[in-house]
Amino acid sequence: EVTYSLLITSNVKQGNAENALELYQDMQSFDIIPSNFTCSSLLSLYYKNGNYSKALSLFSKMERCKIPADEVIYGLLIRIYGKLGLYEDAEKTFEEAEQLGLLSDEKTYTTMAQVHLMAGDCTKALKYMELMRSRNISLSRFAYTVLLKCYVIKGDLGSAELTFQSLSRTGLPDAVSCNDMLSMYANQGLLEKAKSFILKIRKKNVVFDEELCRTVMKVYAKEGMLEEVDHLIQDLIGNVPLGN
RNA sequence: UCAGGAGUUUAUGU
Repeated sequence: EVTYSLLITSNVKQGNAENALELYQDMQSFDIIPSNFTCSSLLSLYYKNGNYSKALSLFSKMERCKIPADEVIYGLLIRIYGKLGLYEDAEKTFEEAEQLGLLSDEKTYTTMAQVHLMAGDCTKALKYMELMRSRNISLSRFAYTVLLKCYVIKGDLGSAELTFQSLSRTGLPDAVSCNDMLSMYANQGLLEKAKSFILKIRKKNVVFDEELCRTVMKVYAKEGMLEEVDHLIQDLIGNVPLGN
């Protein structure tokens, strides 16, 4: 099992879905019972590929075979229910994990928050972030990005800015969060703020990605700053893998 | 087995 587990996990990580599934087939033909680690890798593979029904059937198989579900598995299950729009099932799963004392990881809370964000329900999402805080689970960088997203969707500028500051305190802000902030400014018509934000992040040498470039250009275009757009493109050629 | 789960979402335009 250990060997298969290792192989499957590394194949999933590298995106070799076919290899991973083949290995799993092998395991089954040898009647080797997969560990929860193997199952989580497979579940995440199904999740990524949108094979939610396979994911669910693997989960029921786990129950049948008495493979214990751990916190990671619960997290995945919550995510899968979220993708299927089964928010109540997602919440029930969360509560079940709670009952079993499987809520020690920050990721599980952020997962639940993200599921609600998918549905655009930032109030519920924030509830889980609060719950996490109330239990003294410290926020990782990633948790800050999720929290930021909550406020951006909510349109709560002040809280978003504070969260962005907290995020920045832990290191260079990432392109996705910068894009969230910038889009927020742009959508609210706060173009001056948007422009100074762009200057700020460029000064900090934030690593731009394609989406962020797009938003920056959109702001410049709205302001008629065509030369800036030119400069930006010049600067970024070679730095960013531009698709188009 | 220092082993497994995470965020921009289908654009733009008059």
